Amino acid sequence: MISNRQAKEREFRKEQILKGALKVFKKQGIEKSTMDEIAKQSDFGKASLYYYFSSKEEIFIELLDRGWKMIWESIEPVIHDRNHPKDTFINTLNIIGGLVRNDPVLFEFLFTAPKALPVNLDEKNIEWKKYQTKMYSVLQSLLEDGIAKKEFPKMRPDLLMRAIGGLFHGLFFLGNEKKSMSRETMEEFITTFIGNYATS
Amino acid sequence: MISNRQAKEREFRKEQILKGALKVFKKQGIEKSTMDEIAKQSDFGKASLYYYFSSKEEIFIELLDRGWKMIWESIEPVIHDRNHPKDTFINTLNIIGGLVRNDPVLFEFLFTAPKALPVNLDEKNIEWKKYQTKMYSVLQSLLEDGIAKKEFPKMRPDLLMRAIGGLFHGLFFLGNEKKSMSRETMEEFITTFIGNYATS
DNA sequence: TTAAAATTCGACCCTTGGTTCGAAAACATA
DNA sequence: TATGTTTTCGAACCAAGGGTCGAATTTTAA
Repeated sequence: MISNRQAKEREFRKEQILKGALKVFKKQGIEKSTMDEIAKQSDFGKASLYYYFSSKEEIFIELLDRGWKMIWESIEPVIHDRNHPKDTFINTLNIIGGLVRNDPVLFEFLFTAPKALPVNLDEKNIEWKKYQTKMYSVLQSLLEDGIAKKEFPKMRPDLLMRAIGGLFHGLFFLGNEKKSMSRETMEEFITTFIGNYATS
Repeated sequence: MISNRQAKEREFRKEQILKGALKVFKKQGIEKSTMDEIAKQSDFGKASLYYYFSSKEEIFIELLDRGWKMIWESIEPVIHDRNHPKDTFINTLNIIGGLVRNDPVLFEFLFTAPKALPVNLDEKNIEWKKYQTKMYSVLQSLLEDGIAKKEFPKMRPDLLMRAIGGLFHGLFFLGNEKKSMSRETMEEFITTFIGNYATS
């Protein structure tokens, strides 16, 4: 029987471990993140990690799950307004930008790890993938609507999506300087790229 | 004493190994590329690899060296024309785009590996870094000139550089479809982004 | 033809790192 | 205090993978 407080403490310890994993990721990159190091960072014995997670992979999957879920829940209230595609699109990017600014390391992980992990399709690592897919597809359909309404330049939406994705990534994650990208600057770049059409 | 032909054959074998390494990189990613696998792919015994390279790292460093040198030599004839920054800039990107189209895997490696490798500064792994740095700094100064001449939108050149870098990367390397990015499409995107000012 | 040089590679070594075991400690409950 | 339950972790296990050794094979050149 697990009391309420016990459950909370358990959750708390899981979070400590996840934080530790993220610290290690920051220093070493995902491939070189070892269980020993994660244990050290989170102040547990290595064996104890296995009391909370069944494998190293599960730790990182759980980071992805929680992270992408958080992103989705942050943008969900805004992203469904289909009346002004461009505004909605930019608002959404701004929300995400805010999140990134708030925890760059986590987001570097969220945007990087998927490529680094062996994507066992069919398996249970799909949880985060669901949110990611949803986000991308809504964003892309916003782009489509925007193009139709001439709020965006006429281009293949999928390519436009990739380009903007790349641009976003470039602004936030490339380069050495750690100064956080301001909302204004980001908005300026996106708008310039997307085209300076009428702002509703 | 090494005869001329011997030297050529030696070089040929090194190339075989490098090609093998790239194949493995394509399938497994850089971290999971094992010497055993590289040996298998290039039809040598694992031990033989050490006759040609002193370590696994050296193999990848050499790929970087050769690759970045090749890039630099391809763009060098064009990149120094300072009269029409925008044209020069776009020409350069087009050249690189052509190279990428020609060997996507190699370029995915060239653009990816630097982040994945433990950048032992001071060490001899600087060779490729020299070319990379030169390229980025020339491109960025083109951007500066272009901004001054109002051929580009007025933005912080370093950020503009990062944004374009990201966009380029997005167009060529993001997404699943392997259809190669056409010169026209790429040019269209870059121009749209950079702004449709007078084309000289 | 033959001795030296160049090349190849199977077998082995050794470290790293993920995972498991089992016993102890801490905690809860009665 | 006694008994079960939860948590912790040192020690050991084991597979993977980078790197070395030395002997065999092939090539070169006299």
